[in-house]
Amino acid sequence: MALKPSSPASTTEFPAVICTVDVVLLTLKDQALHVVLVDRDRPPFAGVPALPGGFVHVQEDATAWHAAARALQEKAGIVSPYLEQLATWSGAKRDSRGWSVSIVYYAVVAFELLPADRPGLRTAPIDSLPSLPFDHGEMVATAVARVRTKSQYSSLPIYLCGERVTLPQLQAVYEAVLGEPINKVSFRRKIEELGMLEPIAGETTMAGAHRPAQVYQLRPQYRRKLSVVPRGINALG
Amino acid sequence: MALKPSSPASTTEFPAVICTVDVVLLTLKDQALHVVLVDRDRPPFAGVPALPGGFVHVQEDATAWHAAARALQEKAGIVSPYLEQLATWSGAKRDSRGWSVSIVYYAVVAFELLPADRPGLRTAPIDSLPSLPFDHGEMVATAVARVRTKSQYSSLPIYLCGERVTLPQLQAVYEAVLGEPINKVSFRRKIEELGMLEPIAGETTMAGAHRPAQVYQLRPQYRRKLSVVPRGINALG
DNA sequence: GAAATAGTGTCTGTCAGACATTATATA
DNA sequence: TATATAATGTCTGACAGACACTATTTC
Repeated sequence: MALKPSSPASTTEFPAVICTVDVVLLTLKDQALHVVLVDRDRPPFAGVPALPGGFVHVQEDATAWHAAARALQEKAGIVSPYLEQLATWSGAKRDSRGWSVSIVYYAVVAFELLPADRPGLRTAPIDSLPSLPFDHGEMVATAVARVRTKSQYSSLPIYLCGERVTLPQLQAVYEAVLGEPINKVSFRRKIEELGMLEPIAGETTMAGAHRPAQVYQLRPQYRRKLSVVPRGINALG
Repeated sequence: MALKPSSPASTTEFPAVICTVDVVLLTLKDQALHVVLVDRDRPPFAGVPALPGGFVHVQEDATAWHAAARALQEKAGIVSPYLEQLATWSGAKRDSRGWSVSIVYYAVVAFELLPADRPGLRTAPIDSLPSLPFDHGEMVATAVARVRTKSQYSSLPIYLCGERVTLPQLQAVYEAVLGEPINKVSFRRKIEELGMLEPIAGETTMAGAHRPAQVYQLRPQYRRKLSVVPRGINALG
């Protein structure tokens, strides 16, 4: 049990662990959840689409969260307003280079905020993912489950929308995330209870031969913080 | 961006990260949640009570979960039936020895399963914790919050009980964990719905001058798996 | 006015919690 | 029989979901 105090981890008795971060960045495209993938720029799996991520840079990153934010910026060109830790995958077998740890974060972002034509960047629908390297498939599945759970009782899906949104639009977003229809009256009651939106006075969409919808915007105090309700938007029990 | 393929992490461009695990082991003593602490056996903070944990041993531990289970066994002498990942703490500042990662697990265990008189092992009530080294205080707070949340809709608190339990006993455990009284009728409805317990035919406690309580045991299929209900034991909203 | 979607009023079934009642032990 | 706790029956208020109705636009 060596490792001298105040020295970096010895590579003799405790060989260095490979420490990386990965980000499951989810977005909504064609009314379906998609995950953002980037082509890996080095082996293993060079050129293969994978989650944006990379090594922790101990000189540069104050914490793994900062490493994840940096990876998201460098690999996908995105600064997400919401970036939260998901879980950590680790072990001897998951990476051919050695015993490795990946601290995984997830983010949700409006499709319009993604860079338009960035080489090597793509989105894949979560219902028909390509085979992903390492345990990235499992990470995506875990992130989707987390986002679905959180969406049942919080304002999380608002980050999938643009700055301004109508209630019918927002309901369609919730339904796409949760994967099932929501009662309109109940939905509006919950959004009211969440209290995160405010109507933009006088502003309505005129999107067809019917009554226009009121346009809302996110209240400033919820731009980076979720609002939650105790009993959930009961799309399912 | 060095790091040659299929070689261990270079210590030049990416200095080794210190990779540890910690375990927040919670138990119930005198009807109050306690956390298990062990005296640290080396610097920094040698001799100070802290969470059981230690370095990942890359030769020995298949994953961080296995490292946590091993730490729990070695430091606290416990094999917990429930050991789940909580979150990961990381950063340059949290450990004086360098940039470090701690993958934290939490476990809940009946007080009777703790070793009786193990030197350096103690429990501390979570309401009046001593000052803990590193960010262990934050880890305990996060674990307690997680256990409270999970207890609202799952059978998690059953792991705080012995093999055989009565419903009044179990209700007292839930109340201790959640920190507030629960309606008796609602509680029994939820336990029924969870379906994890079966009555032991004919077996009752005779603990005083009153009607005895039926003794139950955990159904085998829930010995290592939680049972959950959709809408929760509504102690709070 | 017809059509289409936005938005609201109201009823009902479900469920959590309150309260009351019955059951069973000891003293 | 008194007392204490276990266990259950029943009522009620809150709330989610269903349904119907009104509102407002274009054609």
